[in-house]
Amino acid sequence: MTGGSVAQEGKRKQLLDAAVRVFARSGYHGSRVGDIAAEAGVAHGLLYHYFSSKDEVLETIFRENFGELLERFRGVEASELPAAEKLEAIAKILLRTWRNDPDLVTVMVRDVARSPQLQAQVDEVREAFAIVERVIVQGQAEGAFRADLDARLASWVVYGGLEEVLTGWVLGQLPAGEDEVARAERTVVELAVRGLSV
Amino acid sequence: MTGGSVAQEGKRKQLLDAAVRVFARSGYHGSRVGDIAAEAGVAHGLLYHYFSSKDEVLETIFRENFGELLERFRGVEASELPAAEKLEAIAKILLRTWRNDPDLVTVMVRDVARSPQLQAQVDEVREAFAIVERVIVQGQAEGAFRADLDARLASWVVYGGLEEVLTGWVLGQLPAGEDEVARAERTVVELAVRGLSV
Amino acid sequence: MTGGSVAQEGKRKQLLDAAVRVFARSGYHGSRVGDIAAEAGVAHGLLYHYFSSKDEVLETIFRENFGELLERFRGVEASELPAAEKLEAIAKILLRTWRNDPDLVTVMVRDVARSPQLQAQVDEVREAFAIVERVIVQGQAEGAFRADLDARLASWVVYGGLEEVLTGWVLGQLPAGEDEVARAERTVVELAVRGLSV
Amino acid sequence: MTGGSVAQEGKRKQLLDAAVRVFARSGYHGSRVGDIAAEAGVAHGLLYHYFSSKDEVLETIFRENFGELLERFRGVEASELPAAEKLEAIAKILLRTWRNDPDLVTVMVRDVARSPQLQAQVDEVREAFAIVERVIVQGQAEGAFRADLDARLASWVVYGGLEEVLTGWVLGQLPAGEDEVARAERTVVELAVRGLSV
DNA sequence: GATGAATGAGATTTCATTCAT
DNA sequence: AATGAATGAAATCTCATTCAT
Repeated sequence: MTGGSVAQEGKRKQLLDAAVRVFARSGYHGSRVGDIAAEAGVAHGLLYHYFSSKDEVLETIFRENFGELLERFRGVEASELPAAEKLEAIAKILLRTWRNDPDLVTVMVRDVARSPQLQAQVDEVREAFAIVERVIVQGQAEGAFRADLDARLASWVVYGGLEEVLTGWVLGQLPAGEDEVARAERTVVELAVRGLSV
Repeated sequence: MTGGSVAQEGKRKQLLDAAVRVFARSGYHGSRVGDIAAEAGVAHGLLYHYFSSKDEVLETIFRENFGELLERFRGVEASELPAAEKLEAIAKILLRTWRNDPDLVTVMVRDVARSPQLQAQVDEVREAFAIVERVIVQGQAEGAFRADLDARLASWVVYGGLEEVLTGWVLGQLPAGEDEVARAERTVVELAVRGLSV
Repeated sequence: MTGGSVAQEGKRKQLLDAAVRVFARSGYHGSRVGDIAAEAGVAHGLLYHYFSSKDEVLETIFRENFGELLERFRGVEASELPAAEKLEAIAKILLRTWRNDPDLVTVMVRDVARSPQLQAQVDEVREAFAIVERVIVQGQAEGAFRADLDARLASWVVYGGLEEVLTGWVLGQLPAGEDEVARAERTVVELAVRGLSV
Repeated sequence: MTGGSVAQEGKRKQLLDAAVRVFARSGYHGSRVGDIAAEAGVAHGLLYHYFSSKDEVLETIFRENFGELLERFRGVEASELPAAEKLEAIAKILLRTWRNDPDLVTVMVRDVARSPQLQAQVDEVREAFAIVERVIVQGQAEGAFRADLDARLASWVVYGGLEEVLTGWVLGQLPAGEDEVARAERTVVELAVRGLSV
């Protein structure tokens, strides 16, 4: 017996979780491989058993977490909801999912989001933007959203608004309690939907 | 005789300008002090005559340039314009920095924003947000903007929308020609103002 | 199988021994970390696995070796010998370190003694002086040594005489063969004991 | 008119005095050329107008000060005094002269005395030792000092005793008031003379 | 004489990565 | 799988010295 499934994938998961905490605390460049291993309670050589480099750890964090988010975005897009409600659903997913794990949000916003290096990442983030864009186009086709606004650009503006709120929470500069999160959802959605509406 | 205006401005300016170009090209962590000096055409030791560390170079770039931006924001706030037009003016100032100095915007968006904890940065950016927030409050007082939206939160959303557009340009994922910049101004302003309006 | 005793003792010991040789040859400031590593036959990075800095290497050399000396001084103090013989024993211990490990003595005399402010050093050397002082006081109590001399001061003078002889050997300005060492013992002890005697 | 003699040699003297203070405070290797210039209140480039290197500054400090001391030792040696009194005179010169300038003593004892590099220095210090040695030989010839002790070795022991007392004062570990200095003179002389006496 | 900007060799230290055990 | 000693490329920073003004 080699233990249950937790032990099976144990060390790899421990390392990944530790990396999120360490990156959140010190930033990617400010974190050493040894810090991650120490936080995970293993020898640092072990990290190279599971990952080929420090870089791949960050990439893995991104891939395994952003992919899930993307899946849910796709679900929203595929649904029968009107555009405005799809936008609302997306906003809620983004703001709520990440509230579950502030450290992960910190890493995503600070370290991953603007690294132009990771190609897989760029592709996946691009897809998230594309979904928002298509929802806006849908709204324009339905006659609910103004057709004279560039949907592409609008998707960036909306996404940026969402991300900045997350950043505000991450930096501790916006109140991030339960109520505030609910209010933030309304505010962003109201702003976006009314801004886009005919 | 001390040569042309470049020499006039001095090596400090040359180093700062070179640093912006080098950071824009390779990122802060991907740039070596020697690269900056080489780009400036001076010995690397000279950098330490003017700055105490590589880090201080980045901080100086931020401080000297964001400070200027902030000055202009303050000018807008102090003007007699209605809130919507103030918002428009701020958006224009911010977005036009891109065409003005793309390298600088790249560094600001990619490197400064992710930098560990430049306290000066936090303070000054906070002030920029505060200006937007006060303009929104003014609009609410004038009855032009909806009073039921949290001005604080709204300011983050608006600012985030603007910053994300800059990011799109920096990452080469949004078209960034003259026309597109003009269109982006309109789009963001329309979205924000109509989103905020009664 | 892990090889002979050199390998047994480990790289840390190798580095420390190499440092003594290198410091003796070129002086602390004239030696580079890379020289020590090369002399030890390891990569220079390894030095930082065992010590936090070049400085700590010197401090460790001092601590681990002077500590041993001090132990032996304490043994002498604790013995039942009359004061004059204790002084003689201490002188022999100190002077014989030269033939035992000339490089070590060189480093101690030339580099440690001039080092900025190794606090450990100050404390331990102080203790060595204190032992000599207590032995003198004992001699005064026994009526063998003159009571009108300040024991504290006398301990410095005696210790200084010993150290200067070591310095003469280190600088190559006093002959340092087997015979000369034996003669030096007698000379210093004669001088000190007769000088102190009633 | 270019001012009086003080102004004439003004800056050079200022630099030398400043160097003594700075070296005393931080040690030779811990002091930067810029520190010396700052302490002297001049630009650091000026140091190179008067001295060819940082090293030459230290050498100059030694030469200009130790030479004076040596002159006085020579005077004592040339006098008609008996050996014991010559020894006493030398001890007084050493302990008193240096008490006039604690910083200078600090530098001499800590930075100069054990640098095997400066050849001029080695020669002059050697001469000082030689004087003490010849005085001891004289005492032996006069029948006052024991002939069975090695005069060379004895001179080092005596000189070392003196230097160590200076070191104790420099390090602040021996009380260094007016009275203590007088007592130290007696102690050292008593020890040495009685130790050497028949 | 005097200044201080400019130079650049050189040194310490860091840390991702490898690998023998 | 797991460890952590060992490696060594690479980077920042220091500072004595030079030199144009």
